[in-house]
Amino acid sequence: MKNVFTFVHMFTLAEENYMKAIFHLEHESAGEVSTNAIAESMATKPSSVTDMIQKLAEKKLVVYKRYKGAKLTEKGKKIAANVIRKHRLWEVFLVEKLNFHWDEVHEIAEQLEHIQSEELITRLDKFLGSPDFDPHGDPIPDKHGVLKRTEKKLLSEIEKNQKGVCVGVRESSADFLQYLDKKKISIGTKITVLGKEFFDGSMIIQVGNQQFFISHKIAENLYVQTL
Amino acid sequence: MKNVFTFVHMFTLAEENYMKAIFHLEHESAGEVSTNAIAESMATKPSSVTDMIQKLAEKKLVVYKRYKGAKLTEKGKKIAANVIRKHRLWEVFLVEKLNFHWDEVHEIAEQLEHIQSEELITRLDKFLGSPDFDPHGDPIPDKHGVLKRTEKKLLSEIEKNQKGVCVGVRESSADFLQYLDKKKISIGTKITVLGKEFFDGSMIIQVGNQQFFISHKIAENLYVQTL
DNA sequence: TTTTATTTTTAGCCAAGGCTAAAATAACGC
DNA sequence: GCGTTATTTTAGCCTTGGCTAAAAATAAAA
Ligand SMILES: [Mn+2]
Ligand SMILES: [Mn+2]
Ligand SMILES: [Mn+2]
Ligand SMILES: [Mn+2]
Repeated sequence: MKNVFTFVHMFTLAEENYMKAIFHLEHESAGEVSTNAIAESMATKPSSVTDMIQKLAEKKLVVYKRYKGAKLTEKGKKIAANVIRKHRLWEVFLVEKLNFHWDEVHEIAEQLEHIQSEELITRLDKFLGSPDFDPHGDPIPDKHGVLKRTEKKLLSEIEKNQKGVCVGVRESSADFLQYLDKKKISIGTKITVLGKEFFDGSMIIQVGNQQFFISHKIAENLYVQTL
Repeated sequence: MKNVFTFVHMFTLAEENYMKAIFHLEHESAGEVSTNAIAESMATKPSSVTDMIQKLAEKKLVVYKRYKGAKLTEKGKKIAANVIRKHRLWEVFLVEKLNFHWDEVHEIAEQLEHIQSEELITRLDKFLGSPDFDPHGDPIPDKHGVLKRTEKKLLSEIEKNQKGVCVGVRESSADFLQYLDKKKISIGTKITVLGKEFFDGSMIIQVGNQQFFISHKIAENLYVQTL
């Protein structure tokens, strides 16, 4: 049901990116998001951030009190979730249909997520079989912006002799993803913790019939579901 | 062979759109393209056009002499052709894979044509089976920007009792395309000219087992290849 | 409770890409 | 050839979204 008379508010690329960044930061640690945190996550300057969140506040997309940081309104949250939905659906497309590797898709999806067309996303979603997760194991919000939360743990939180199946990555830099490839770890891979060093959090794990050492840095960037 | 050290010049959305518009206008009528023509085709003001073509001239993308209009350089031509290549490949994707109708895809392709990634287009092209034409019958430039020219005529140029097969549309407004649908005319449809009125250029044509009247306005917007 | 350090905001500047109004140039009609 | 008209350019202004430097507010230390 396409309604030509419904004026669909458009947002600029910059506005969408700010809302998305705030959305992610709110999920990392509850409460208001600081100006500095936004600036860092967007590789921009705090003064630029102040400027933009003031504009977003005027448009009722965030609530903002001077020196207190910003928080998305319901409307802002919906818009951000929709941008993330688009990002992740396009990532699925790039991997599943165009055979890109999971470490190559993020930059392209950063551009594709801003394409404006409800209908396009509806059809893309259908074409892809309405996937629930993107190639990095991140959940895809539904068309109302609702994210189903799954109970997943960081591999670093798992105890010796426990097993888990890899369900996602916390970081998705190409470097990290390529490391995982080299170790034959991908979404769905079963991992057993054979040993854990208290001093530095490093582990010995079993993947398939290989056993090897991983640092804490690796373990705290891999999400697993315990079995 | 991806070469990370080759700096790929990026152009802004506005620059790409100007080059594309000039490219199309050059093909409509040879020689320099006038400021006013560009302004009209882009729904902008002549003063804005002058501004931009001066910038494009500095970047050696067009040659420009005051009051003499603009003409793309080889480099400019290549960039424009590549944008058009992307536009038309995305239109094929939208119609062939997402089942959009041919009158719905242009606006979305206007956005998608600016996505920056060589690799993406290489893979998209392959995914689509390296099509030669877009859903409106327009040829898709190859990766070097070369357009294969086909000999096609406007239906209005065809004489009484000649037959032709529809190979494209000169206009692709939704209104016109929807008219063609209603008349069951699409790319590949065989059309026979049964009668032609000299006074106003209107025609009686046969399409399938239907015979009907069309105005000159219709006939001069349909490309056919005579049989 | 001061002093100091950190965070955040303000003020002022810049480039891109629009616009309008006015000036300059070219083209046309006689 | 000359005045009129149309086209094109310039000048000056605006908005968006950046930036730096300085000021203000808050937080941490002493
Ligand atoms: Mn991503
Ligand atoms: Mn992802
Ligand atoms: Mn088109
Ligand atoms: Mn087309």
